[in-house]
Amino acid sequence: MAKSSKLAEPAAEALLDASDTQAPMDSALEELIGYALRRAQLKLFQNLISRLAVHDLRPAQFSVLAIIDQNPGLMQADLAKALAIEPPQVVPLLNKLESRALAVRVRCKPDKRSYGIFLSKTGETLLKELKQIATESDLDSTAALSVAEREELLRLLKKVYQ
Amino acid sequence: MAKSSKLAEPAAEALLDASDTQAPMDSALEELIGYALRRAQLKLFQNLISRLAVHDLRPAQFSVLAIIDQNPGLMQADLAKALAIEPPQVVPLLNKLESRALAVRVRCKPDKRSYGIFLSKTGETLLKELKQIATESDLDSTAALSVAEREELLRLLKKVYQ
DNA sequence: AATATTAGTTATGTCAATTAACTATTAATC
DNA sequence: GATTAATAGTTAATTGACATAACTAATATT
Repeated sequence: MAKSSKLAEPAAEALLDASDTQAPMDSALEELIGYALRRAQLKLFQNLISRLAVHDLRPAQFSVLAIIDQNPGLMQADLAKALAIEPPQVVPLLNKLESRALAVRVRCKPDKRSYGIFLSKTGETLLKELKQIATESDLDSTAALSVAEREELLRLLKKVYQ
Repeated sequence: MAKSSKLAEPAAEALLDASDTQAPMDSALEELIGYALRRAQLKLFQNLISRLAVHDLRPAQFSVLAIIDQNPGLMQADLAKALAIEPPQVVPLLNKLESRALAVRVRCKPDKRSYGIFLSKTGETLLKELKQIATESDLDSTAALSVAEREELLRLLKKVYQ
């Protein structure tokens, strides 16, 4: 399997400070898109993390809910693949969501080894709210951009990763 | 101290697969800049990681060299702040660079508790090469963009994080 | 029916990163 | 000017993410 670059939890690999400090400046890195991407991404991520924390959720859990919503009945292996994480990691993630009655595992009739995963009504409702929160977070973090610039940025980013 | 969102090592916090798989699609997340940023950032980061691996270096070490180069004689506390990591993490980082004779710690005359950190001649030479590598990596990862688009992307990203 | 494969889980080991505790030097206060 | 407080760097210990391997149950293969 590939080195697996998941879009999950922590975000380290020191490149440079994202927040405060008028401390040492780099400038060697300033012209690298990868560096700018990292700083911008960290900023948005931190904002989202703090907003989701109100609901005692992490970005990973939010994305799981979104994926289930978009793919109702999918199996855990699919989920692992979509998240680019290993199957064992899916277990505690789903356990948590299930314990909070946001998602359910339903035994498959044809293949009793696997589960179909679905959102509960509560999960669907919460997800709607989370989407709004995420959108607000996005706007807040990119407040320095005009609407047109925001659209252009999204377009360029998609072009890069697609 | 702030929650500290360093630009260091791992990059998890599952949002969605960046690489292969025509598996489950999200689309709920597709319009979020934060999501696009994450995927793009991960793509560029992976590329850089594999290129630096040739020199047995990680992005964090590269950025340390760049910061020292830009701020010769800085102290470890400054370095920690610039990297948005905790002082204890600086120690093994510098130990490694020093053992490879890329950087040196020099005791301060006025304050014998602290060190001034400098690049060695070898470190300076290597850094020049690393900058080229990072630039190539950048271009490679954003090959889908035109020159103008690349400049625009960098401009927008700076506007976001600055 | 015997064997191999697959879905999910549990268990184990590794490694990064934060926190706390320690050493030495310097600064502050009485 | 001696005692106390603060600072730079280090070491130690804890936590937590993540991967790998081992296990259980069910299905598929021969």
